[in-house]
Amino acid sequence: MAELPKSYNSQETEEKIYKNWESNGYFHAQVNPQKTPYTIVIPPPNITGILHMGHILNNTLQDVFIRWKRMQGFEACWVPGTDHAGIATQNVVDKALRKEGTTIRELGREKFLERVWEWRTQYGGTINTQLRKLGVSCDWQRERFTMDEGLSNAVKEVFVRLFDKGLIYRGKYIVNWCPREQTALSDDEVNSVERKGHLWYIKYPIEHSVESIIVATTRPETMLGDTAVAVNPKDDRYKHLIGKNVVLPLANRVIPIVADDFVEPTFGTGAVKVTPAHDPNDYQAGIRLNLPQIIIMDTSAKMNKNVPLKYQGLDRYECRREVLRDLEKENLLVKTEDHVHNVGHCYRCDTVIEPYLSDQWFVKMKPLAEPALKVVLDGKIKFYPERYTKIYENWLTNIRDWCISRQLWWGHRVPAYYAPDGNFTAARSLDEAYEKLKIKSPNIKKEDIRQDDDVLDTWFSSWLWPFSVHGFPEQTDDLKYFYPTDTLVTASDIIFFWVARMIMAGLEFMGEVPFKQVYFNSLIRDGQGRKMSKSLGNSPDPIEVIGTYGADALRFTVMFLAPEGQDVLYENEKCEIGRNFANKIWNAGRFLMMNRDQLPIENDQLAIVGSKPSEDLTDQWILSRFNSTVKDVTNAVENFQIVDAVKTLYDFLWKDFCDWYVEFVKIRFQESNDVHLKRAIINRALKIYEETLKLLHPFMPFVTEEIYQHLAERKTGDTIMRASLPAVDTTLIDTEIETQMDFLQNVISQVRTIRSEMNIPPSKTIDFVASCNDFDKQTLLENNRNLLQKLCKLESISIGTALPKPGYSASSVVKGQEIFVPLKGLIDVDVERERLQKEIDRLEGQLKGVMAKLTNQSFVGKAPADVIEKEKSKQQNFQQTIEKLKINLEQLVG
RNA sequence: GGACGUUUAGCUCAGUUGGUUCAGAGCGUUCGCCUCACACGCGAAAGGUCGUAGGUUCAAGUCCUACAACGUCCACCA
Repeated sequence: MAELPKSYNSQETEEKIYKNWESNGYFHAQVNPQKTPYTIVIPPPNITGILHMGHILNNTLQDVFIRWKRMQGFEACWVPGTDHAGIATQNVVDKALRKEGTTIRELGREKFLERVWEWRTQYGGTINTQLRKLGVSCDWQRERFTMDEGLSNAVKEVFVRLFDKGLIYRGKYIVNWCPREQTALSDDEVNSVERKGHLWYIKYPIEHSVESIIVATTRPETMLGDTAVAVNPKDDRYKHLIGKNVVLPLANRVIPIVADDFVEPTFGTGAVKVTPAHDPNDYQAGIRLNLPQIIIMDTSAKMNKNVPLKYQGLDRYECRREVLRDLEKENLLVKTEDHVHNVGHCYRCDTVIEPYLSDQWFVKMKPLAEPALKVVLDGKIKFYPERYTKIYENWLTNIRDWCISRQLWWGHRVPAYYAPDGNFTAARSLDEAYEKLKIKSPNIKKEDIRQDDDVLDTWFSSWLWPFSVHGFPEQTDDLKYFYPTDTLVTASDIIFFWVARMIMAGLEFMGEVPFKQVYFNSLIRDGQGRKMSKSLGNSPDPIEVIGTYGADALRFTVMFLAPEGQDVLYENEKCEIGRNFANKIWNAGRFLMMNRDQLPIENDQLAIVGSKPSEDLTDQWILSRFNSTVKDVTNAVENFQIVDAVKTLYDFLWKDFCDWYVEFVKIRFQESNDVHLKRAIINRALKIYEETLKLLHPFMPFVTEEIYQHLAERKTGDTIMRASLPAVDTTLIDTEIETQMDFLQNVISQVRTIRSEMNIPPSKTIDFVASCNDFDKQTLLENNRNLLQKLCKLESISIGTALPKPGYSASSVVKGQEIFVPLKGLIDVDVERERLQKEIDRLEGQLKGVMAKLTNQSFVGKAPADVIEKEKSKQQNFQQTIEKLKINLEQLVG
């Protein structure tokens, strides 16, 4: 086989490999009664979205789980798709239209929707093309879109069901209104920004009295819509005024003074003007106190006919100036204070949000929330990290009704129908609406029925995602087989908007939880911990990163950096971790294959290994380490501890396998003249290597596949992504072997340290003396002279019991065994003295701690016997080692 | 204001039920090496009173309490 290039080239391999996987249908899952399904539904990215770093970790993790389960023999199904993203998409197209000199309204609903669909066809798939570059093994044949026909049917179906059940109602509500976009916004579409404003103190005269009451407000123009003044019932200053009326200045209306707990006596004057139609708090108070609601602005935030004539038609801010001027004239403006407060802004156009009273559709959430809370508290759905359970509980127990209507055109049109007489109903179709409305309005004509103009909140389709993608409301085979799904991987910021609602919908419409585990992945921030944002320009383009470092490198790096439940501080350069690792793996394989391929061709290839267990210590050791690794990685993945899994693999491959085992193999291979032995050595190494690649594959799919294909002649369809994960053989995990190896490695490291500290040139060979007091350790050294000799560059080796210390030698004590490196003429006595003294000091410190315990009567009296024993043996070891080091220090020169 | 989280080496983080040489890793830094897989590499070193103050315990990085700093979410005082 041809020799591999010197370093792994991700660009040359990734696309080729992905195409092969996808075109052969390896990602496709189907109903298979022989297998257990494992399902993930992707958090559908917006069609307006382009791939950003946030998607990377999220989708990498899903891919890890899917590939892992697939290699475990599950029917692994990962359903991809996109979200129609109401406002975002409408805005994008709106912008395009404006460039062309037209507007949404000019175009009209139908034409506009055509345009959006066109746009979607052209650009809506961008993100999925990009996702493929990450190597995700989504079942692209199952790709769904929240507005496609099936999902739209699901939306209608649940709307009607909820309506018929009385869980959807129409009502007035204060919504976040953007006067520029002309639509309601959900709370998450509002950015709260701290702004410097003013607090104005306004005098309201009491009716039939010379007294007055002063209120403080940040929005004086809304006084024109006041319908009460509220004070705290416990506030002695105002108790006598409760029940009286004030004459509202400028508007000259008489409004009552009322009492309510929501008033904070310490803020402002302790008296609040109440504007139920233009403030969410006042709205709530207004409901409690049964106050009228006066809407004083139109949808563009211009004052309407409910205010005195002189203010009508003014913009809210113009009106504010006028109102203040007029109040001043009438001597009713008592004072003005600077005041910093939070103001809601539209996340699209940054216009200040106007709380606006309007007709909206709502879902009653309480009946849905209760079962949804129960399944999480009962552990039927588990959250990782677990602490999100509390956050979830908190939200669900204080849940408020869900405003589901949006004044947009792009989205699922509200399937509600109105009769001319005002009756309305919800229906899956006009015909159904007609049948339903006929009952209440017998004289109705079908053509007079009007469908609601609004569309539904985008989340109203997303919350059905786990089952709508599989054909709901039809009871399809897919739905029966793949639902409930297994693991949901998402960011924690949509726990309420999406996760909680999916749980509710799953229970309500399927009678079954939508998934069993929710894994909340970390948020990606920049190197300074700031959020990634376009305006900061700190959001790297993942496609560029993949081009530079490779998809595996990016995947590995974000997993490697992502602490559980914490944010990831990411910068592009960190991808070197992943790239270097991929390259390391590549070269280990390259080296092993090079050695194998120089041997005469035989048919046994990999078969020979496994037939007979190796008696070689290094083989036994690496098998032990390998099986530990399989065990640990498996545990970590099953418990969603991905960083641990990734680090375990990294350490095993780099340290155990490359730094030590491959070095051992080199030596053994070079020493041997027996072709069969050589083949056995190299094939054993390759076998472990190949199995490790499989274990690593879910994390780094491309490089592992590429090497796998080079490792042997593969038949069509023999691909690593369809291989089985290595099974752990715990009988091969051998602590005795590992202890022996640990000793050997320590000895080698000590000699290397001496070389380094004494500035021995790497090319120079040195002598080595080991004076042992432990027969097993002595034998161990004897048996591995070859390794010592090569790895420490030794000229001569003498191993024995109680050997004398050669003059002018550097020394060290490893597990009670003394090692000497005679360095006459080379030794720097001062350096060696310092080195030994430092070690003595360190050990004496440790000894002191041990002695303190052992002389402490309460420790000896109360600690368990085995702990005391351990301390005693530590004491002995420390003392003996210190003693040896001290002697060596004294005899340094002699 | 409420809830949650974090605080360990210059940086980013591990440290599972308190007790194995427990004070660790990677990056960065320093020193030496292009050693026939890999300089995207190899070998070695320096570097920390584990946020602060108490407490529990024979024993605390680990458990409890308070405080501080930072972060996130929720609710937001008009």
